Amino acid sequence: MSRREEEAATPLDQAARAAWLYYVGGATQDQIAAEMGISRQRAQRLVAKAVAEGLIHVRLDHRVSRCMELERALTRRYGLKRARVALSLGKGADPVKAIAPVAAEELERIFAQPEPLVVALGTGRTLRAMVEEMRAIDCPQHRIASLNGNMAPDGTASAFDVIMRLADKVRARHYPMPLPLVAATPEERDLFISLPPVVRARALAENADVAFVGVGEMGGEPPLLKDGFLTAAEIEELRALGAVGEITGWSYDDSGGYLQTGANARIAGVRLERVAEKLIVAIAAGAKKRPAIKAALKGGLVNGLITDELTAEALLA
Amino acid sequence: MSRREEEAATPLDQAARAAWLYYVGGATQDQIAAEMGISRQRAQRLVAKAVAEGLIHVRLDHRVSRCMELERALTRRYGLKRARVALSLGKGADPVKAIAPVAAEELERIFAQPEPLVVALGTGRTLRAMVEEMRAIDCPQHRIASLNGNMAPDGTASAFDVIMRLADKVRARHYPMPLPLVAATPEERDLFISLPPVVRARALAENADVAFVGVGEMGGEPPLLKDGFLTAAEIEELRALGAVGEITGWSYDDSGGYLQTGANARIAGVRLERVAEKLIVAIAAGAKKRPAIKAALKGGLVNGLITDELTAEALLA
DNA sequence: GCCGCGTGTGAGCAATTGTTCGCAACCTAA
DNA sequence: TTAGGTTGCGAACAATTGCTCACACGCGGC
Repeated sequence: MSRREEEAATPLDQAARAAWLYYVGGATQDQIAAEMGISRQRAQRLVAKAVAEGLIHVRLDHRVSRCMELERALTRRYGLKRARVALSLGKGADPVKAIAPVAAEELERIFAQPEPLVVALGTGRTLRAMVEEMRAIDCPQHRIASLNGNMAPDGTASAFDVIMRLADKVRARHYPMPLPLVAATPEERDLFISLPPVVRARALAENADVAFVGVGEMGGEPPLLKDGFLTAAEIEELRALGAVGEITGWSYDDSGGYLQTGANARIAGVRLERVAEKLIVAIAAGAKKRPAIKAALKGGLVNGLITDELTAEALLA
Repeated sequence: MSRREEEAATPLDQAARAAWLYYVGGATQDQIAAEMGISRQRAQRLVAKAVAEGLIHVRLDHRVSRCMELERALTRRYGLKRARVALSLGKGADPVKAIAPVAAEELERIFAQPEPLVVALGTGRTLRAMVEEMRAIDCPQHRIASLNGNMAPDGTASAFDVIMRLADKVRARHYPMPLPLVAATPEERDLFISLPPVVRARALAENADVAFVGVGEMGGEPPLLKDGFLTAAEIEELRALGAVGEITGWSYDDSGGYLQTGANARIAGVRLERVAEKLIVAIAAGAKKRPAIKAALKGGLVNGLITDELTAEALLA
């Protein structure tokens, strides 16, 4: 059946075809090999490649009752507008894998709204994973705003660019923020945020209808340190000032109050203030992030949460 | 790790959890068994069950260039507004499996539109499979209309009820048509369609912005016969009158013109007339349906098509 | 021109998965 | 109460898959 001489198209095309036959058609790799006129191993490699490239998305269409209970409990306990709890993947696994598909679902839900919305996003691994899981839909009615820049001190843009990827998927207008996350000095920060394009971008983000943010922890190896935005000494200083977590770079203490000093004087991004008519959703899970999430909920820094079962249980304990 | 005594919840919950660990977490069945405190076989059965129950949806996020070529060619050749070509699953396989996910994607695209639309749907196996593949999204702005009733002559509602399932998934208002597909006599038909609720439902369907319909073939074992709407003799009569296919029950000939006689005098559903500002999408594939699809395209009965590679190639040959 | 070096390939093997079978528990009807 | 049927379970086995390894091919540097 090698009626496909023209098949050489692109390697990804081949991978897609193999994965299609495998997942949708339920064929074995032997059958795929026969159908496509290649060896069994090649078929296996193509399928693996399609998965690795993120061509294949698997979704679970069932709300497990245990998770729904936890969602209700979180909503009540912390007065949330919206809570989603994903099934955990076991104690050792990376919780990002579990919450990303659920977060993607929520994001899709928001983008499916008919009324034009301004959706603001932070940065970070978790948000990046969420966008990666999202399905492409055309939503020209909405706009996407950045809550913060993602340039590292060395000028490189972080690999965790959320907004461009999202804009690609939904084809909405987007407003990136060409800014470092943390400026070198408070003066530099003031200079940055007085630049006209930044002023406009910040204004849009501040007035967003919905915001999705990650939560950074201060214990262990904080994202701010790992990604080179702050030095170990600066993190130490924040810890000494009582910081337990950080949202879009802004550190806050145990009771969810933003710190007045330390690195916060140099954060160039937008600080989200809880406003009743906004929806501000934190997307975070994992034992390390628990104190940070709890403080953010207690202090009312967010009014939405997407997390996993284990974290939800801990937050309610 | 059996911290889940309450797990007994529902059997589907268990299946969902197992499938989640398997597909999203990438765990082996042994690990799932350990995590959930069950035997390896049980884990395997739960995963299989989740798949069988349609809890797991797999989607391919990549437009294969070969299919895009075919889409362009179909669009040009038949003057379509919209064409989608799914990768085929091989000559033997059921083409419905291949086109359902792609059709679901198109349906989601339509429902993601912000402007309120009236979406009309026909009935049948293919449409049913499409809706089954669709992801749930809230779209209260749209309305869903039936193009035809789906009651069999014996009064039972067919199992292929599309509209209820769809309304469930998108939470839009829907207007079913409590009507047989084919009435016993022309007089009965006239009586049916003069009933006030039917008049309203038909008016809505006739003015729909978008319609999705299946295409029934006349050769082999036509759906109309298989599902008991018509007898073998009636089909034979239609064939003798030149019928090659049928859309929402209405038979048409080789050049895509609706028949004036035969069973057409007793069809109670709406007959779609091509109107420039409407989008009427046929969802059909397979060698048996090819003449029916071709005639519908030639006659301009539809201006959109979702099919598979093999059928697309044949339609262009 | 020849030599590494990286990339891609198929063979073979180990791990994983799916299916069949016999057994036991449970329900149902005499 | 008991026979008959149904359901669910785990063991064992067969099929499928994923991984490792050795090798071939193409390409740039010497």
